[in-house]
Amino acid sequence: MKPPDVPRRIALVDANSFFCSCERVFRPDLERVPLVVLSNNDGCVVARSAESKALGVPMGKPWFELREQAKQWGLVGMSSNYELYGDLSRRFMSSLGCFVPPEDQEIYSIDESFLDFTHQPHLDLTATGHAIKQRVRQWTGLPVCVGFGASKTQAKLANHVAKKQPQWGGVCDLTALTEQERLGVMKGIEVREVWGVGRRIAIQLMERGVLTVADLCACDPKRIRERFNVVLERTVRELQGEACIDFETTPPPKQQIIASRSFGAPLYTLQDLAEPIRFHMARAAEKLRRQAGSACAVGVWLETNRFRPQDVQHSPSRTVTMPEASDDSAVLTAWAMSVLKAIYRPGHRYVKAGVMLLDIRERHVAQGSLFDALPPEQDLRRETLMRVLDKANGKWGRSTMGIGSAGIKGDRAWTMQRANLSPAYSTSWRDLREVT
DNA sequence: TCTGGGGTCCTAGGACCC
DNA sequence: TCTGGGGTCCTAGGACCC
Repeated sequence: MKPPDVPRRIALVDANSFFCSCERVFRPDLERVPLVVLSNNDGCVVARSAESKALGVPMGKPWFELREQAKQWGLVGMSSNYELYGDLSRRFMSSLGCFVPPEDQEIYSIDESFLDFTHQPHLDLTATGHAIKQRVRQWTGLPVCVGFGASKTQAKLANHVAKKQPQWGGVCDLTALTEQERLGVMKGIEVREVWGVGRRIAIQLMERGVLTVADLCACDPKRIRERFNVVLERTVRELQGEACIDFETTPPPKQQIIASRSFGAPLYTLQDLAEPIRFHMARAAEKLRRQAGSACAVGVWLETNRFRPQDVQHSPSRTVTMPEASDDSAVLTAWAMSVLKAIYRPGHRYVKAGVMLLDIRERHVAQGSLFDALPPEQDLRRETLMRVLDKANGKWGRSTMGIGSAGIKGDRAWTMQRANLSPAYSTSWRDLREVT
């Protein structure tokens, strides 16, 4: 443990336009082309390259509203390819592992990682930042920016500066600045850019005359707690250089697991809806077993299309608590089916469905019910079955094996539209690039 | 015709108990 | 007819994040 008066030196490394950059790694011809990556079903824009941002393409814009413009602009819209992004993310994260020991790296999201350099006090952070940039580029092909600060919130802010202000060359170290210089930087940034300040809070702050990051940093944390909440108080303290948000080296197990998707085409009947629900539950149960968890409650929901005023809207949802915790796909699916039957109403045009696993415990800790359903040897057989299931699906792809008719790979009316999907360059032998 | 998916934390308010 | 005060647990909803 370090004494509390040692200032922290925290880095945030963040890939630029991550999904777009991933597409470009294997498609250099897309370099300098305005590019966007679309959500599932090619629904709306979830990532934009610098060129498409310059064209004014907003985040979240539905692709069908852009398609005509796109032709004129030469804007390319790729379907999202999460296998590819996930794989490049793993490579990105492991190349960062060269700079700090494992206990000083926190993988924060698919394209961001915090690194703690507090235990390397003699390192020149700006030089380290450039080394990180170079190594990640060389090892993965991804462009990144690096920000350093005395807290996670400062590191986030520094990263924002490194990205938006070219004079920093992609690396910004706020810890190397004097108090005055730091405030100067903060004065130039709007308060809504701060990590933890969302749309709602930003409006309320601006109404009170807190317009820039420097304004927020100058606030009294106690007053902020009175007028807003403890979360914003923590943000202010972090901006002032007090590290309040802990480092999380190993991700905590999930408290809830969700699996949901919009359908490729609307569904109407109970029979049709059963298929995606089984499919989603298979994915959710797999995630549950991967973290050695056991769920006590199961939730299911359906949605009609809220953008169609001519439709009668019906978006039911329900959660049931099971008599005993389970990680068994068959058991969880059976419960999901009974919930589905209970909430389904005929005559609606459903466009999306999802399942939830809630009240998750560690598996061996989970309480059995008073009257255990299965004798121990049968329990063991179930476990073996689930292990085989996960292994087969891991090896040959999702839904190679499933419970009942979770849908066999191939023709399903409800599966995603992905018109412009890139190959699985790095995770499938079939799609491996050839160099001739 | 076509509008994403998956999480966390905090708070307020109701139910219930002593 | 009067109807205290404090505590816990749970849930729904809001706000935020990527």
